[in-house]
Parts: sequence; structure tokens; C-alpha cells
Amino acid sequence: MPKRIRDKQAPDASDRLRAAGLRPTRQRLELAGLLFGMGDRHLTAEGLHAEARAAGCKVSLATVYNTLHQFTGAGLLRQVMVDASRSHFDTNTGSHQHFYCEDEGRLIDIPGEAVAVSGVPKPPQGMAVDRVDVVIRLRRA
Amino acid sequence: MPKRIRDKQAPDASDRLRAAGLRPTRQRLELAGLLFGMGDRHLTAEGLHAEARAAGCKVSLATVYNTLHQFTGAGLLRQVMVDASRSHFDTNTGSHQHFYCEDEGRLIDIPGEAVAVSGVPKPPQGMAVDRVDVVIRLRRA
DNA sequence: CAATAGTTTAGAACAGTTCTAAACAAATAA
DNA sequence: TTATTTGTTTAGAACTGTTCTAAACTATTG
Repeated sequence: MPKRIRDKQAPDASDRLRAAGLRPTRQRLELAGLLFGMGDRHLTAEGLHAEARAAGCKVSLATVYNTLHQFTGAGLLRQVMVDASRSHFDTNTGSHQHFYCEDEGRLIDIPGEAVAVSGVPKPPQGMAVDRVDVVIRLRRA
Repeated sequence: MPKRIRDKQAPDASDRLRAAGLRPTRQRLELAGLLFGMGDRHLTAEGLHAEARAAGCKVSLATVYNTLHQFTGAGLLRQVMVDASRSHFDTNTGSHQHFYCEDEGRLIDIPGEAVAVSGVPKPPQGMAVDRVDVVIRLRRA
């Protein structure tokens, strides 16, 4: 019984973590709850940390960084590079692209199938395409 | 006569700077020489600083940062965001896209007309597209 | 229940970048 | 020219986001 209690928010989260070779600790489960419990999200490390603390989770910033990287490595998150000063993490790991509002620092998903990129030349010898990132930068109209 | 001597490397560089509201100082002219004197380039601030020092230019890192930002503001450079830890500056300000070799941290231009992006949805109310960035991330094949 | 292996943490360390205030150089006025 | 104003450079301090460290802790395994 005690074994199940803390998994109540996401019954399968423990298994998802185990499958990724990560122990389902309190911190990881709580962070997973915040990240995956409410649709697609874009968060920075400090943003998630603040949110966790506000929600009463006792987690250190170091653990937030560790967890974000581990989740990214496990394919549960994707790191988005749009801003020189902070890394953003996207809970939507499917193939899709982004709008980025420069002034607000806000990311908005563009559904995967919508955008098509054509005319990409062959990569240089010995290199293969890993992925194609499209960022549509927006300014106040 | 002394007035022209230090402009020998780039006869019009002084005027380009003046047109941008920047005084053509020794440092700015020397950096401009390195940046624009040899085709399209991709440089980081520290990279340019190292190159300048190696070429015997006495320039501080602070000035390199200032200059890169001023040149970017003047439309002579473009800032490329591909790497979480460093900013890259591109001397090619025309419309074009990039290959990015993750492991080497190297950028390669893709000519502007080559790549086409289609199917971009209308931006949210009150926002306008500023530009569309495409980064094709490469890994060792 | 003990032993082991993985995790968390506070705080120090780090890298890249920006800031500060004083020295300096260029442009302008006289 | 020289004096004055305005813009620029600089060393170093400060700052920010991120990573590292080593000790305490927790989950899992034997």
C-alpha cells in the first residue's frame, strides 16, 4: 500500500522512469507530475524550479537540472535553443516547430505536420541530418 | 594624409561605420578587417578576440563584445543561436540558413534561396513574423 | 536487514557575458 | 590650432545560468 501512494498522480510514471533506467524518486515523480500533468509545456530550469517550490515540492535547483537532462536523454523532453541566455525544455517530443516571441521569451508550438522544409542540400561528407529545427521569430506587430 | 593611413585595409569601412553612427576607431576598423576581409564567417566573441590578439591587434574582450553588438545592431552582422553556451555571429546578413555540426560546434551556410519553408500558420494576434530560422543539426554519420 | 548502487543537496566553481567608472580618442567649437 | 564635448576603450568586478563536488541520503538487491 505505501508503495503506491506517491504514484497516485501518474500511475505509470514510475514505470516510464524505470524503463529509462531512472529510479522513481519522490523528486523525479513530482517534477514529472508538473511537467507532464497538464498538456504540452515549455519551461526553463529556473521556471520549473520556482513552480516546484511554489507547489510545495522540496527540490534543489541542481536536481531540477539533473532531472531535465535525464528526461531529455530518455526522450521524454526536448531541449529548445532559441534564447542566448536560457535553455528551454519542451514536453512535446514529437516532430514539430516553434513560434518564438522575442520580447516575452515565450515559445508556442506549431503542429508537426504543418511546416514543411524543402530544398535542404546534402550534408557534408561524413555527416548526417540529426534533425531540422525551424524557429519563427515574432515581434509585436 | 595621416587621415587615410589607417583605413588602407578597407577604404570604405570608415564610411560604413560612420553611416551606422559609429566612430571609425582603430579597434572597430581592425575588427571589421578580420570580420569582413575574408568572405563569410561564423565567429564567437572569444574566437574573434583570440584571432585579433593573434593578429597583433590590441583589443579588449569587452570591446569585442561591444563591437559585435554594435555591428549586429547596424545590420552588418547577424547573431545565430544554435548553442546553449555561446553566441555565434555571422557575417552573412542575407537571408540564408545553417547546418550545425553539434560535436564540432561548427556552422555552415546554406545559400538563401536553397531552403524553402512552407505551411507556416498565421502568427498569433498582434504578432508579426520577424524572420524564419532553419537550423539543420548534423551528427557524425 | 545489510550491502550496494544510484540520487539528492548545498554550496563552490565555472563560463560566457555585461557592467562600471576612469582613462582615452575623436569630433566639434572657438 | 587649442579647448570642449561627446563617444569609445579598458581592466576588472559583477552577474547569470549552468555544472561540479563530495557528503548525506534513499532505493534496490542480496
